[in-house]
Amino acid sequence: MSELWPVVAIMGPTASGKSGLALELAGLFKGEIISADSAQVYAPLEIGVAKPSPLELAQVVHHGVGQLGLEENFSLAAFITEAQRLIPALWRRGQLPLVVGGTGLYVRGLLEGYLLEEAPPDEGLRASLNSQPLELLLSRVASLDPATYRRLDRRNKRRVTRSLELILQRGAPLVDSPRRPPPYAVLKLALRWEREALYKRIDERLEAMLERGWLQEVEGLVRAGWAERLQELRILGYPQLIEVVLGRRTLEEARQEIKFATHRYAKRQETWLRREPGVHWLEASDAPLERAQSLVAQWLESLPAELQERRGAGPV
RNA sequence: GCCGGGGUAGCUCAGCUGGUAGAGCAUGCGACUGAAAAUUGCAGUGUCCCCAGUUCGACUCUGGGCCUCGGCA
Repeated sequence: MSELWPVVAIMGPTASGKSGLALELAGLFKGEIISADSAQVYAPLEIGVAKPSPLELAQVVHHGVGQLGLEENFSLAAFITEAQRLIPALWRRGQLPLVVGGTGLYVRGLLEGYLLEEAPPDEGLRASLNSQPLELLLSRVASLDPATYRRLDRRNKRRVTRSLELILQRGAPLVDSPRRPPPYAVLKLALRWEREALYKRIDERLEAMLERGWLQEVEGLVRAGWAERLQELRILGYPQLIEVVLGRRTLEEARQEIKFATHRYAKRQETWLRREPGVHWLEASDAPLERAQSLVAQWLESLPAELQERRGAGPV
């Protein structure tokens, strides 16, 4: 029996319309959505993370949206573990698994079959490491785990800290994760926009989020005592709006900063995506839904018969 | 109208006791197998407001003009 499971991945920069496309495809092909998004997992974050609406959540089953409290930590390993469990389960129930999200590392980690040990972060340890100078962290990594030291980006304190945290936690050197052959038959779709048009969409979406009460949402979070935690998580826009709530910055300043930060984010996502192999690009200006629909239909037909049979209820 | 500040990169500004200029942000390109909406590297860009003068040489000094901000009228 084959170990291969089918999955559709929908990628693209922020504000490119991934969620909408995924909803449509889920409706057309009887699918469920597995969210590959490191910010939408948090239940208390709503407007600013562009979470699907309650109606949309009711129409299509979403996994990985709003299932953590702010006191919890999400991670690549946790995402992969959960998605690996879900994909076969969905297919057996006759549902098409749609992995949707802008966190490129998560999608790649899943599809390339990274094998990572779960290592829940230790807040106390993390805090103490964060307060130490980079040089010290580096020398500790160098003595505990020379191999990791060599491959690490040594200018990047965040990475150095996280590696040391993992080394200390497991009490042994990290292995560059072994990889098993990708266990999925994947159709990768990605949405592409002209840069200028995408930035415009981002800006308009920000205005819409503010109109819907994003600032009030942040006020509530600050009142509930989450300011520090949110500064730490650095989820786009939240730190800037917290500054507004605390009166250290005007809304106008924050609005501009958030726009720029989101542009940069979108650009980084595109840089990442360009190196992703086997992507079918959908031009946003060229009927992306229709193209996606026909690509998915063709791809489903091309799957081995044994896989199709395994799909409980069969294609719609 | 008078007094004062200012006109330098797309934006905000620094700078040169005279030798044609720079930072942050923006923008572009990149890295990234463990917090990734994070973190991080690299790059380009200029009639230095205009005209004249002094000078071997002016973005820098002098004179005039234009524009702008603030105060007083």
